[in-house]
Amino acid sequence: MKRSTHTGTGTRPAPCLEESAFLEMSRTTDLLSRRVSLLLKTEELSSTQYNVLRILRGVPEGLPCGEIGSRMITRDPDITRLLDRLEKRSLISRCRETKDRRMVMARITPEGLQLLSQMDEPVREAHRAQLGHLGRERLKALIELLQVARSHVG
Amino acid sequence: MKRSTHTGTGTRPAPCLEESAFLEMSRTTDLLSRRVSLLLKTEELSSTQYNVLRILRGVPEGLPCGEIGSRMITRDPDITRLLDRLEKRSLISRCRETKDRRMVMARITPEGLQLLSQMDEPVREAHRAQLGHLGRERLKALIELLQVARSHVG
DNA sequence: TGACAATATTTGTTATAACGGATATTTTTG
DNA sequence: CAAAAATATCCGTTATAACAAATATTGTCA
Repeated sequence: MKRSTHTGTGTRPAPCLEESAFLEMSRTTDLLSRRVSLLLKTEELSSTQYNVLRILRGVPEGLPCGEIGSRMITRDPDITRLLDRLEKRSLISRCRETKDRRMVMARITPEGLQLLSQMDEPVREAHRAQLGHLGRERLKALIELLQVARSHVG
Repeated sequence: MKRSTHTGTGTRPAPCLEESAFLEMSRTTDLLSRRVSLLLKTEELSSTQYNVLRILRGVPEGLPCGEIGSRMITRDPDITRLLDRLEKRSLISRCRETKDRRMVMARITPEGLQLLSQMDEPVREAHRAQLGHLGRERLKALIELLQVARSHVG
């Protein structure tokens, strides 16, 4: 005998596709991330730090700290300390904006760029090794589904 | 004109679908997790703790600590402390196995079960609100793609 | 000008993940 | 029985995320 749902409303099937999708996504992301984390550890970078560096690589003219914070949904004081650590290692630099002197722009340095580019191939190779078996079509389908999923959330 | 790959081998296109898939997955998981995290914070649970409780709910007869550790890819001493915290709150209990007295079985307690079941609806509701717009077909497609992705990795 | 808003910082706290090393306790095995 | 392996624990360390509160500094606006 099947277990009943015990919630009388009864329109949806028991296990809830949305929840399954979330769980699958979490598990898969977690599994795939481990390998990247190993690469990061080699360079003594946390994944948050790596994330910031990649964001900044995309915006060579720099970003104000608050903008970085809102992209990562992290509070200002925490961003400050995060940038402190990166600046101490000369991976980013900060300088006060002349137009609005309240703002401090963070830029990736040549060292930072070099570190990133040196990791690009290994990281990419890890992803290929882990996901390559899916093939072009399924990868494209997956990417699109994820984009659609996210587009209706934030 | 297309961008060239600058790596002579030339079979794959420049931006690397595998990496894009990973990035999309990370971003989406991250975004969706935030909402669940808010619910967890209400109950003062870390997501790791929540994870353990859900694992244990799936195995009411209990699991040896090492088994939990290997499922979460966490080292034994860290599992011990994690379980300590949960036991202190009476959400799990531990007892030494009689057959092989080296092993300690961790079980979820009635309190733990109650806490989980009290969170089930809100968590599920959060996922429905965030992913429901995809609809049955796309959710099923997404789930299957993720399963396939993971099945060839570990 | 003076009140207020915006931006970043400093400081302090807490919880935890992650790692290393050492120590019981028990089982297995030679 | 003695040595080795398996299991979990204890202890200590470090880095960091997350949160709170206070403090410049600068810009905006009435």
